[in-house]
Amino acid sequence: MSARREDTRRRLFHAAVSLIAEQGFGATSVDQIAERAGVAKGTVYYNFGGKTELFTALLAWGISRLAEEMRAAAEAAPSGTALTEVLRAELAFIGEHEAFARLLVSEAWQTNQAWYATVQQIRNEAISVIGAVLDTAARRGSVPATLDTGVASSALFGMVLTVALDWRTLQPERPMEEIHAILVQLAQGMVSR
Amino acid sequence: MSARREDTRRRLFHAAVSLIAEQGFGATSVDQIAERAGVAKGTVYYNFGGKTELFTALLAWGISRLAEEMRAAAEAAPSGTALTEVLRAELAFIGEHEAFARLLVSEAWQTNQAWYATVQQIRNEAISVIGAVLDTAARRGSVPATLDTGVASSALFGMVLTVALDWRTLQPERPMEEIHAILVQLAQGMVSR
DNA sequence: CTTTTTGCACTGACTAGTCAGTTTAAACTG
DNA sequence: CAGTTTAAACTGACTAGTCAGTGCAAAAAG
Repeated sequence: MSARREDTRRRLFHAAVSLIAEQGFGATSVDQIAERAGVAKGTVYYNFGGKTELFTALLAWGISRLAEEMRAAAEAAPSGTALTEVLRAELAFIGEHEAFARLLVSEAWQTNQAWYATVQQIRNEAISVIGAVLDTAARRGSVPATLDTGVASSALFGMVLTVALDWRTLQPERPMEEIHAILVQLAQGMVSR
Repeated sequence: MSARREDTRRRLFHAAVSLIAEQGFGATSVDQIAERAGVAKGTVYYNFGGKTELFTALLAWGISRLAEEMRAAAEAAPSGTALTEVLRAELAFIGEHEAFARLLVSEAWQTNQAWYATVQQIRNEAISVIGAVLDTAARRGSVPATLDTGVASSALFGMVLTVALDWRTLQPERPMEEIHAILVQLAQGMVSR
């Protein structure tokens, strides 16, 4: 894999992510992707084989990034701050990869897609990182043992996703730390005994 | 508007909602919608004028329903239970109109659509119902005055949406009241002083 | 009561255009 | 030179939207 080719693939990724975030997968054409990437149409097929394969590669890239960053944040966090840091990692990822987050939300709930299972896998990996943090906290007694941590982690994940996209859409000038502080305030109340 | 025509329009609505929830707007063709509704293609154009107009009419129907049901729940609730009842109304709406909820999520975050403003309006109407409940509670002192109720209401809305779709997708056999109880438990902690 | 007319609702073949994907020969890059 | 990219033409399947024509029930005319 030459540096030149890697650069081309990165440009195609970026063009595809932004276009699909704007229009959805079905409404985005290969011609549009190639044009925005500043590349000939044939290059898409040379590098990825086709539109679906490009999108699948895109999702795979996103999977590894979001879940890994959340997991790394949980592991690096001082005891007792794991939840705070995981939520920060999710918020930061969405802030940095806004178009990818929009794309993920748009395609995540469409049930008949070829990549439906793949998208569910991303969500589940990310949610299970939150779930593991909550379970650890429950064993320490800092979270009520009666709490359904499965539902709670899905709730926390969705809360951050919604707030993050509203932040980028409606108030992009607010600093991330401000939004993070509010989320932590809400989350602490949600799960603290 | 004859009864026959009303029935046709209802069948077209239902077909369009389910197909767009499965595939997205851009990937859904008018031929598919007509076929699933058991109607000729021309009937779509006779009744709605076009694909976009059909979708816009669909969204308008959804707007009035979700926001109105949440507002009605807030107004009918005994003092102190408004938040609980509003969250129940949102959860129940999604449970009853699952396909519409999926469609809403899928199209809500695509920035370049003709109906982007319309979808944002739905979200804002629904979220502002929660915001009004929180503001009232803040004046009564049952919610910390320092809480950013704008962000908090967006967080609550997104939390319910995420949990509701996970519920319908992964554990549809669980009774709604069980999910509602968990959401109320989480929400109470989030906003109670 | 029968026949004719009216107009709403619907039909489906048709048009003009777009799309994903292929092929080619030539050009560039390291 | 091998690997990568380009530009352009092409195919066949599919798409949004159109329109002349059909079915049908209720009203009007005879």
